[in-house]
Amino acid sequence: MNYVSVVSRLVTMENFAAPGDFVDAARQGWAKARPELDVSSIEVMGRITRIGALVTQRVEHDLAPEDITRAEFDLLCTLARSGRPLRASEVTAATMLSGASTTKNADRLARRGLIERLPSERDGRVVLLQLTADGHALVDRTFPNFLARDQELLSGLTAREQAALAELLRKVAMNLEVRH
Amino acid sequence: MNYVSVVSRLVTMENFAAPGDFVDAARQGWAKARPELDVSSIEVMGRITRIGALVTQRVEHDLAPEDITRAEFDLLCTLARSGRPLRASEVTAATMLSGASTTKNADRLARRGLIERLPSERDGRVVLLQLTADGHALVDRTFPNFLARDQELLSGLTAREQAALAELLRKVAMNLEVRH
DNA sequence: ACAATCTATTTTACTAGTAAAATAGATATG
DNA sequence: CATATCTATTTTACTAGTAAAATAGATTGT
Repeated sequence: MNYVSVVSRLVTMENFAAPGDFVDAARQGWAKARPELDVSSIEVMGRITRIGALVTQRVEHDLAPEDITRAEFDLLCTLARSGRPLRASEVTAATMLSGASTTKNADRLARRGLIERLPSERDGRVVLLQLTADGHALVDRTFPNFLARDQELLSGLTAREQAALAELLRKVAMNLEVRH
Repeated sequence: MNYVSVVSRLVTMENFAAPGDFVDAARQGWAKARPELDVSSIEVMGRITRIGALVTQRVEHDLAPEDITRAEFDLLCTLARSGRPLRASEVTAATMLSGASTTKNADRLARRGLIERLPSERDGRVVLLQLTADGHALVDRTFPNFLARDQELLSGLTAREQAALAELLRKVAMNLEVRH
C-alpha cells in the first residue's frame, strides 16, 4: 500500500462512515485526541468487553419471554451441566455474582419450582441447590437455542478460525484467572 | 495423539483438577451431562463473556479509589477521544447504556465538575456534554494505567497472536453489530 | 400558522446486584 | 468441654441501571 492509498483510506474512514466496528472508531478517536498513547490493546480488550456486553444484552432479550433473568438462567445451566447438587458457594464461584445474589436468584427459582434447596448431611451450614424436573425441562428446551444463536455469530469464521480464536482466548482467560 | 494419550488426558483432566480455564471445565460438564449437544460455540462465546465480566470487575475495582464507576469513566473516555462535545444521545449510543443512565451519570459527573452540559444552538432539545479541565486531567492521569493493565493481560501472546486475535474478534464484532 | 406528530432528554417507579452485618453451624485450642 | 474463632448462607440497607411516562422543543402536512 503506497502513500496515496493510505491517505485515501484515512480520508474515506473519517469522512464517509464505516470504519469497521466500534473499536476501530474508538481507536481512531484516540489516535487523533492522544496520538502519544499506545492504545493497541483495545483492539483485543475493547472488542472483548464490547462483544460481551452485546451478547449479554441479546441473551437477556431472548430470555424475557421465559420471564427469567440471565443470572437465573446461568444458575440453572450451572446446575444442569454439573450433574449433581451444588453448594450455594459453588454456584457463586461459577456465576461471577456475589453470594447475596445467589441467595436471591435461588429464592426466586425455588419459588417458581425450578430448583430445590437441600440440606447437606455433612455440614448444617451448607445449602445444596439442585434442579427440579421443571428446571431440567426449561434448560433442555431453551439452552439449545442459545447454542444455535452463538453458532450463528461465529458463522463468518471458518472452523479453523474458530479453533484459533478459542485457543487465543483460552490463553487470555488463563492469564486472567490466575490473578483471581 | 493415539488412543492411550487421549484417554490419559481425559482421565487427568477429570480426576486431577486444572482442566484449563473456566470454559474447559464447563464444556466437560456439558459433555457428560448432555453428550448429544454440540457446545463447541462456548469455546469462543463463553470465554468472551467470561473475560469481559472479569475485566469489567477489575476495572471497577481499580476505579474505586477515584470514587467513580466504570460507566462514568466510560462516559469520560468517550468524550476524551471524541475531541468535541457530544450529544447525550451520542454518548448513550457509544456506552451501551440507556438514555436514563446517561442522564444520571452526566448529573453526577457535572456535580463533581468533571463535565459540563451545554445547550445546542441548533436544537433546543439537545444537551451537549463536554469535559472540563478537571475531567481531561482525570482521563490523562488514569487512562494510561488501564492501557498498561490491558497490555499486561495480553503479555502471554506474541504481537502476531495479538493481531490475529484482534482481527478474528473484529469479524465477530461486525457480525454482531449489523444485527443492532 | 397551527395542530398533529416526532424526537431528545429527564423524571419516576421499579428491578438487579452488592457490601457489610447478622445468623447459625463447624472447628480448633487450651 | 467450653469458648473462641472460622465458615456458609441469609438479611439489610444501599447503589446502578432501566422501561415507560413526562417534558419540551422540532418538524410536517395542510
